[in-house]
Amino acid sequence: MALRVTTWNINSVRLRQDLVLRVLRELDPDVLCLQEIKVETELFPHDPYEAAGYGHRAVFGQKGYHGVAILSKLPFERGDSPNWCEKGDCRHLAVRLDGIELHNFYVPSGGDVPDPAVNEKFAHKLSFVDEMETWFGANRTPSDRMILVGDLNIAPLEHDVWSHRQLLDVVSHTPIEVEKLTRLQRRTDWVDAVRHFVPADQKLYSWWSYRARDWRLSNRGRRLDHIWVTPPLKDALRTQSILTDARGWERGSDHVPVTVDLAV
DNA sequence: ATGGTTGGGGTCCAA
Repeated sequence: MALRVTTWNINSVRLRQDLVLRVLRELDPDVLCLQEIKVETELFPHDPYEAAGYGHRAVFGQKGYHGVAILSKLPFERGDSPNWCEKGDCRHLAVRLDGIELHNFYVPSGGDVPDPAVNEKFAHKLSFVDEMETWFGANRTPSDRMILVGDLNIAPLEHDVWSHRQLLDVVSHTPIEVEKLTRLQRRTDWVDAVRHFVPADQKLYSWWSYRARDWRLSNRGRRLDHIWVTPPLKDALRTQSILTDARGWERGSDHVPVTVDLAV
Protein backbone atom coordinates (compact mmCIF):
# COMPACT_ATOMS: atom_id res chain seq x y z
CA MET A 1 0.00 0.00 0.00
CA ALA A 2 1.26 3.46 -0.90
CA LEU A 3 1.42 5.88 2.02
CA ARG A 4 2.13 9.57 1.53
CA VAL A 5 2.85 11.59 4.67
CA THR A 6 3.21 15.39 4.63
CA THR A 7 4.29 17.66 7.48
CA TRP A 8 3.73 21.42 7.51
CA ASN A 9 4.09 24.19 10.05
CA ILE A 10 1.03 26.18 9.00
CA ASN A 11 1.46 29.18 11.36
CA SER A 12 -2.28 29.59 12.06
CA VAL A 13 -4.61 27.01 10.57
CA ARG A 14 -7.56 29.40 10.53
CA LEU A 15 -5.76 32.17 8.65
CA ARG A 16 -4.47 29.69 6.07
CA GLN A 17 -7.39 27.29 5.69
CA ASP A 18 -7.43 27.78 1.90
CA LEU A 19 -3.72 26.94 1.72
CA VAL A 20 -4.22 23.74 3.71
CA LEU A 21 -6.96 22.72 1.29
CA ARG A 22 -4.68 23.59 -1.62
CA VAL A 23 -1.97 21.29 -0.26
CA LEU A 24 -4.52 18.51 0.19
CA ARG A 25 -5.59 18.98 -3.43
CA GLU A 26 -2.13 19.38 -4.96
CA LEU A 27 -0.14 16.86 -2.92
CA ASP A 28 -3.03 14.56 -2.03
CA PRO A 29 -1.27 13.11 1.04
CA ASP A 30 -2.85 10.23 2.94
CA VAL A 31 -1.87 11.97 6.16
CA LEU A 32 -1.14 15.66 6.76
CA CYS A 33 0.55 16.61 10.03
CA LEU A 34 0.26 20.27 11.01
CA GLN A 35 2.12 22.34 13.58
CA GLU A 36 1.47 25.80 15.00
CA ILE A 37 -2.25 25.59 14.34
CA LYS A 38 -2.71 28.39 16.91
CA VAL A 39 -6.26 27.45 17.78
CA GLU A 40 -7.92 25.72 20.71
CA THR A 41 -8.92 22.10 20.13
CA GLU A 42 -12.62 22.98 20.43
CA LEU A 43 -12.40 25.73 17.81
CA PHE A 44 -10.57 23.72 15.13
CA PRO A 45 -12.45 23.99 11.79
CA HIS A 46 -13.27 20.36 10.98
CA ASP A 47 -15.88 20.71 8.23
CA PRO A 48 -13.68 21.73 5.26
CA TYR A 49 -11.34 18.79 5.86
CA GLU A 50 -14.18 16.33 6.30
CA ALA A 51 -15.53 17.56 2.97
CA ALA A 52 -12.09 17.20 1.37
CA GLY A 53 -11.97 13.51 2.23
CA TYR A 54 -9.95 13.70 5.42
CA GLY A 55 -12.48 11.99 7.63
CA HIS A 56 -10.08 11.12 10.45
CA ARG A 57 -8.59 13.89 12.52
CA ALA A 58 -6.70 14.40 15.76
CA VAL A 59 -6.35 17.88 17.20
CA PHE A 60 -4.37 19.08 20.21
CA GLY A 61 -4.56 22.83 20.32
CA GLN A 62 -4.35 25.73 22.73
CA LYS A 63 -5.18 29.41 22.50
CA GLY A 64 -2.72 31.63 20.65
CA TYR A 65 0.37 29.46 20.56
CA HIS A 66 1.67 26.10 19.33
CA GLY A 67 -0.85 23.35 18.64
CA VAL A 68 -0.67 20.26 16.42
CA ALA A 69 -3.16 18.37 14.28
CA ILE A 70 -3.31 15.29 12.05
CA LEU A 71 -5.67 15.04 9.07
CA SER A 72 -5.97 11.57 7.57
CA LYS A 73 -7.83 9.68 4.88
CA LEU A 74 -7.03 6.49 6.80
CA PRO A 75 -8.57 5.59 10.13
CA PHE A 76 -6.30 5.70 13.17
CA GLU A 77 -6.30 5.25 16.92
CA ARG A 78 -5.19 8.14 19.07
CA GLY A 79 -2.20 7.45 21.31
CA ASP A 80 -1.08 9.16 24.49
CA SER A 81 1.28 12.10 24.83
CA PRO A 82 3.54 12.66 27.82
CA ASN A 83 3.29 16.12 29.38
CA TRP A 84 6.59 17.23 27.84
CA CYS A 85 8.70 19.29 30.23
CA GLU A 86 5.58 19.48 32.45
CA LYS A 87 4.56 22.61 30.57
CA GLY A 88 1.14 21.55 29.35
CA ASP A 89 2.00 22.83 25.86
CA CYS A 90 0.27 21.31 22.83
CA ARG A 91 3.34 20.12 20.98
CA HIS A 92 2.83 16.42 20.28
CA LEU A 93 0.28 13.98 18.87
CA ALA A 94 0.70 10.24 18.46
CA VAL A 95 -1.58 8.03 16.40
CA ARG A 96 -1.48 4.41 15.26
CA LEU A 97 -2.52 3.81 11.68
CA ASP A 98 -2.14 0.67 9.63
CA GLY A 99 0.28 -0.87 12.12
CA ILE A 100 2.49 2.22 12.16
CA GLU A 101 2.86 4.64 15.05
CA LEU A 102 3.05 8.21 13.80
CA HIS A 103 4.40 11.02 15.99
CA ASN A 104 3.78 14.67 15.14
CA PHE A 105 6.03 17.14 17.03
CA TYR A 106 6.39 20.87 17.39
CA VAL A 107 9.69 21.34 19.22
CA PRO A 108 10.15 24.69 21.03
CA SER A 109 11.84 27.32 18.89
CA GLY A 110 14.26 28.31 21.64
CA GLY A 111 14.31 32.11 21.54
CA ASP A 112 17.26 34.18 20.38
CA VAL A 113 20.17 33.69 22.79
CA PRO A 114 21.84 30.28 22.49
CA ASP A 115 22.72 30.03 26.19
CA PRO A 116 20.46 27.94 28.47
CA ALA A 117 21.81 29.77 31.54
CA VAL A 118 20.34 33.12 30.47
CA ASN A 119 17.60 32.08 28.04
CA GLU A 120 14.84 29.95 29.56
CA LYS A 121 13.39 29.22 26.11
CA PHE A 122 16.63 27.72 24.92
CA ALA A 123 16.87 25.67 28.13
CA HIS A 124 13.31 24.44 27.46
CA LYS A 125 14.21 23.47 23.90
CA LEU A 126 17.25 21.48 25.02
CA SER A 127 15.23 19.75 27.76
CA PHE A 128 12.48 18.94 25.29
CA VAL A 129 14.86 17.16 22.92
CA ASP A 130 16.47 15.36 25.87
CA GLU A 131 13.03 14.19 27.00
CA MET A 132 12.21 12.95 23.51
CA GLU A 133 15.40 10.89 23.52
CA THR A 134 14.66 9.50 26.97
CA TRP A 135 11.02 8.74 26.20
CA PHE A 136 11.67 6.90 22.94
CA GLY A 137 14.65 5.13 24.52
CA ALA A 138 12.56 3.93 27.46
CA ASN A 139 9.25 3.21 25.75
CA ARG A 140 10.06 2.20 22.17
CA THR A 141 12.68 0.20 20.29
CA PRO A 142 14.22 0.55 16.80
CA SER A 143 12.24 -2.56 15.76
CA ASP A 144 8.93 -0.69 16.22
CA ARG A 145 7.34 0.56 13.01
CA MET A 146 7.29 4.31 13.55
CA ILE A 147 7.29 7.60 11.68
CA LEU A 148 8.30 10.84 13.40
CA VAL A 149 7.50 14.13 11.70
CA GLY A 150 7.30 17.77 12.55
CA ASP A 151 8.89 21.13 13.03
CA LEU A 152 11.89 20.11 15.11
CA ASN A 153 13.26 23.67 14.91
CA ILE A 154 16.79 22.29 14.41
CA ALA A 155 18.75 22.12 11.16
CA PRO A 156 21.29 19.38 11.96
CA LEU A 157 23.50 19.13 8.88
CA GLU A 158 25.96 21.62 7.44
CA HIS A 159 23.89 21.92 4.27
CA ASP A 160 20.59 22.17 6.13
CA VAL A 161 21.40 25.90 6.46
CA TRP A 162 22.46 28.54 3.96
CA SER A 163 25.73 29.20 5.80
CA HIS A 164 27.03 26.69 8.31
CA ARG A 165 29.73 29.07 9.55
CA GLN A 166 27.39 32.03 10.00
CA LEU A 167 24.74 30.03 11.80
CA LEU A 168 26.91 28.24 14.36
CA ASP A 169 25.79 30.77 16.99
CA VAL A 170 22.21 31.02 15.75
CA VAL A 171 19.53 29.07 17.59
CA SER A 172 18.46 26.17 15.32
CA HIS A 173 22.00 25.26 14.21
CA THR A 174 24.17 25.50 17.35
CA PRO A 175 26.40 22.51 18.12
CA ILE A 176 24.58 21.69 21.39
CA GLU A 177 21.20 21.45 19.65
CA VAL A 178 22.59 19.44 16.78
CA GLU A 179 24.30 17.09 19.23
CA LYS A 180 21.08 16.52 21.17
CA LEU A 181 19.04 15.95 18.02
CA THR A 182 21.66 13.53 16.71
CA ARG A 183 21.63 11.66 20.02
CA LEU A 184 17.83 11.37 19.82
CA GLN A 185 18.16 10.10 16.27
CA ARG A 186 20.78 7.48 17.17
CA ARG A 187 18.99 6.24 20.29
CA THR A 188 16.14 4.73 18.27
CA ASP A 189 18.05 4.36 14.97
CA TRP A 190 15.81 6.93 13.29
CA VAL A 191 16.44 7.28 9.55
CA ASP A 192 16.24 10.80 8.10
CA ALA A 193 13.79 9.96 5.31
CA VAL A 194 14.43 13.12 3.28
CA ARG A 195 18.23 12.90 3.42
CA HIS A 196 17.84 9.21 2.50
CA PHE A 197 17.17 10.54 -1.02
CA VAL A 198 19.21 13.75 -1.06
CA PRO A 199 23.01 13.67 -0.58
CA ALA A 200 24.34 15.52 2.49
CA ASP A 201 26.38 17.93 0.35
CA GLN A 202 23.24 19.30 -1.31
CA LYS A 203 21.47 22.32 0.23
CA LEU A 204 17.97 21.59 1.49
CA TYR A 205 15.61 24.01 3.23
CA SER A 206 12.03 23.93 4.52
CA TRP A 207 11.87 27.41 6.12
CA TRP A 208 12.71 30.94 5.03
CA SER A 209 12.37 33.94 7.36
CA TYR A 210 9.54 36.42 6.86
CA ARG A 211 12.12 39.14 7.43
CA ALA A 212 13.99 38.73 4.17
CA ARG A 213 13.23 41.33 1.54
CA ASP A 214 13.14 38.60 -1.09
CA TRP A 215 13.23 35.09 0.37
CA ARG A 216 13.76 33.45 -3.03
CA LEU A 217 16.56 35.79 -4.10
CA SER A 218 18.52 35.73 -0.82
CA ASN A 219 17.61 32.06 -0.25
CA ARG A 220 18.79 32.09 3.36
CA GLY A 221 16.84 29.00 4.30
CA ARG A 222 17.04 26.31 6.95
CA ARG A 223 15.75 22.73 7.07
CA LEU A 224 13.74 22.74 10.29
CA ASP A 225 10.97 20.33 9.26
CA HIS A 226 11.71 16.64 9.24
CA ILE A 227 10.37 13.18 8.52
CA TRP A 228 12.10 10.22 10.15
CA VAL A 229 11.32 6.51 10.07
CA THR A 230 12.54 3.55 12.11
CA PRO A 231 14.61 0.79 10.41
CA PRO A 232 11.66 -1.54 9.62
CA LEU A 233 10.30 1.19 7.32
CA LYS A 234 13.59 2.12 5.67
CA ASP A 235 13.12 -0.22 2.72
CA ALA A 236 9.58 1.09 2.32
CA LEU A 237 10.83 4.62 1.50
CA ARG A 238 10.10 5.56 -2.10
CA THR A 239 10.57 9.31 -2.61
CA GLN A 240 10.57 12.72 -0.92
CA SER A 241 9.47 16.19 -1.96
CA ILE A 242 9.69 19.68 -0.50
CA LEU A 243 7.09 22.07 -1.88
CA THR A 244 9.31 25.17 -2.03
CA ASP A 245 6.76 27.02 -4.18
CA ALA A 246 4.40 27.15 -1.20
CA ARG A 247 6.71 29.72 0.40
CA GLY A 248 5.70 32.10 -2.39
CA TRP A 249 1.96 31.58 -2.05
CA GLU A 250 0.03 34.69 -1.10
CA ARG A 251 0.11 35.16 2.67
CA GLY A 252 1.89 31.83 3.01
CA SER A 253 3.52 30.21 6.03
CA ASP A 254 7.25 30.73 6.55
CA HIS A 255 7.54 26.91 6.43
CA VAL A 256 6.76 24.71 3.41
CA PRO A 257 5.26 21.20 3.24
CA VAL A 258 7.70 18.28 3.40
CA THR A 259 6.48 14.94 2.02
CA VAL A 260 7.67 11.34 2.00
CA ASP A 261 6.16 8.44 0.06
CA LEU A 262 6.34 4.92 1.42
CA ALA A 263 5.19 1.53 0.17
CA VAL A 264 4.05 -0.21 3.34
C1' DA B 1 26.03 45.42 14.85
C1' DT B 2 21.39 45.70 13.58
C1' DG B 3 16.98 45.17 11.64
C1' DG B 4 14.03 43.01 9.06
C1' DT B 5 8.10 40.35 9.17
C1' DT B 6 4.24 37.78 10.78
C1' DG B 7 0.24 35.99 13.93
C1' DG B 8 -2.62 36.21 17.94
C1' DG B 9 -4.65 38.80 21.19
C1' DG B 10 -5.29 42.79 22.84
C1' DT B 11 -1.85 47.93 23.33
C1' DC B 12 3.13 43.04 23.64
C1' DC B 13 4.92 38.20 23.18
C1' DA B 14 6.53 34.44 20.36
C1' DA B 15 8.57 33.03 16.28
